[in-house]
Amino acid sequence: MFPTLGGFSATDPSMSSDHNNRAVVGEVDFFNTSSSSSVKNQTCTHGSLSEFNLHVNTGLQLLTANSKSDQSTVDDGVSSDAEDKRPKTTQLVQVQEELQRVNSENQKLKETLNHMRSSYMNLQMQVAALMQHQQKQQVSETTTENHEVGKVKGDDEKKEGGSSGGGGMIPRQLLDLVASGTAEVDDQVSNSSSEERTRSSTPQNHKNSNGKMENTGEDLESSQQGWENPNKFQRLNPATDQSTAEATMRKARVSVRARSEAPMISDGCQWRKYGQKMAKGNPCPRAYYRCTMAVGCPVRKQVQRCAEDRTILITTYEGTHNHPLPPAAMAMASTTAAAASMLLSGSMSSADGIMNSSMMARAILPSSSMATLSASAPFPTVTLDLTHQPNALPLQYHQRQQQQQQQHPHAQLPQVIAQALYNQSKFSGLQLSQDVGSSQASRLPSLHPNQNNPLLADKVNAITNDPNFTAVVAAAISSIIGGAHQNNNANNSDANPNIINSATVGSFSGN
DNA sequence: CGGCTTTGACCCGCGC
DNA sequence: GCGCGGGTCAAAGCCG
Repeated sequence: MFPTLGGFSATDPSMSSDHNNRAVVGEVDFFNTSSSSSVKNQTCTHGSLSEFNLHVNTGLQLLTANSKSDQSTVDDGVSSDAEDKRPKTTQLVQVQEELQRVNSENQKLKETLNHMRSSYMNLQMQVAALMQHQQKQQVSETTTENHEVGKVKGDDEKKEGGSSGGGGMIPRQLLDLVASGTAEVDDQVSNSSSEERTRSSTPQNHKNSNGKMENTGEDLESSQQGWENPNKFQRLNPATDQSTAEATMRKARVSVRARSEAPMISDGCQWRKYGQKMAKGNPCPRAYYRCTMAVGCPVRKQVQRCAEDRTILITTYEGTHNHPLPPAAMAMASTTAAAASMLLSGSMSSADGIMNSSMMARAILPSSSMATLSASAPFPTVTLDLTHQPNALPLQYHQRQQQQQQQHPHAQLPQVIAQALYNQSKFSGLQLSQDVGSSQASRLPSLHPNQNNPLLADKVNAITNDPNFTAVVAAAISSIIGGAHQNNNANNSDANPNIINSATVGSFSGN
């Protein structure tokens, strides 16, 4: 997949050398696919936020352990000198107080996570209710409306996620939810009800001679048309903001630059090559692939070597999968979906959408030179540059890639994504929550430790600066972003992974 | 034989 | 209107 970063390990000296981490959360190999407790597994399987919580706990517990070791040192000193007993005892008390504070912080973190969880539950229930309402509405319209009149209109409705039928608020909210980049919601919609939507939307379905609903092919075409030919799509929907937004969504692209000798990076999906062209200004041909994991999946990708450095493979993804994805493909799909919706953030009217998108934008592009946004290109494009990762890609990378390719032929891309997120989150983990807004910040007191106790701040900073902790955060973000392609498919032991994964989104969006 | 790749043709938008 | 470039189609060939 991605260029297989192949098991990046938090214990890798190349990765940990620049961090003086104390709370060694990182004996865990966060990027090793075989690690059952790894964050990467979270990323791939969209493991739960509770796991994330667990890791936070682990970090704090380790901190606690460290503090206890300090304590034992103190004890030794006490035994050697009775005169020092009082000061040492005082120190001990202080350390214990610190521990209590840390524990309380831990509790607050848990509460915050629970709050996020419940918020998302509410959101999801609302979405489900809205979806049901929408479907009922569509069915009733289908049976009562004049087909001739409804043809064009219904076409628009379908393309807008069936959002204009009853007009008004509910469909709009739905659209906002979908467009806001919760790849999760998006995929829930397409996974769970795309078939029903197809069946229930009158215009593209015509009864055949047997009176049976028949997919004329136009249906499928129209569902893809925006991808295959955005211009056609726009012609059919000349005026509405929503359709424009959706068209933009469909045009949004995520470009990944990575060093790879292989002709194509393995990203966990199945692709079929459908074309190759010589692009202007590049001696290397550009190959066009489409996803073949499901019939009608609109996702395309272009693969081309960089003209300047032919060891760099540029893979450009476009679209969102309309089918369940294997865990190995989740990270990429999530990233592309999030990036696409991020690009849409400017055109969305919903405050939630903006909030979610900007949050995801930070998750993907947290003030890093690794990732760039290009709105000037024909298609708005996010570029993830994985070629500059220190100590990551060149030799070790290829070796690991080969090793992992043999063991897990499709398990590498998420690691790259996780790695990118990890690198980018190194300097932004806390900023993310701070940027969320004062209302949210007030619910996340533990993320602002500096104002309270300098000692505690040091301890907490020790954790939050730990690369492994940030990796956990990155993975959690990744899970949040993409959480739910596989809600029902992910092999996840968590009781309700989707809810947990998206909890933060719901919470951050003010619910 | 089915699925995939290759490759020339075709379509479309855009700039001049 | 024309040419160019990007993107897609689809027939032919290849491969397991």
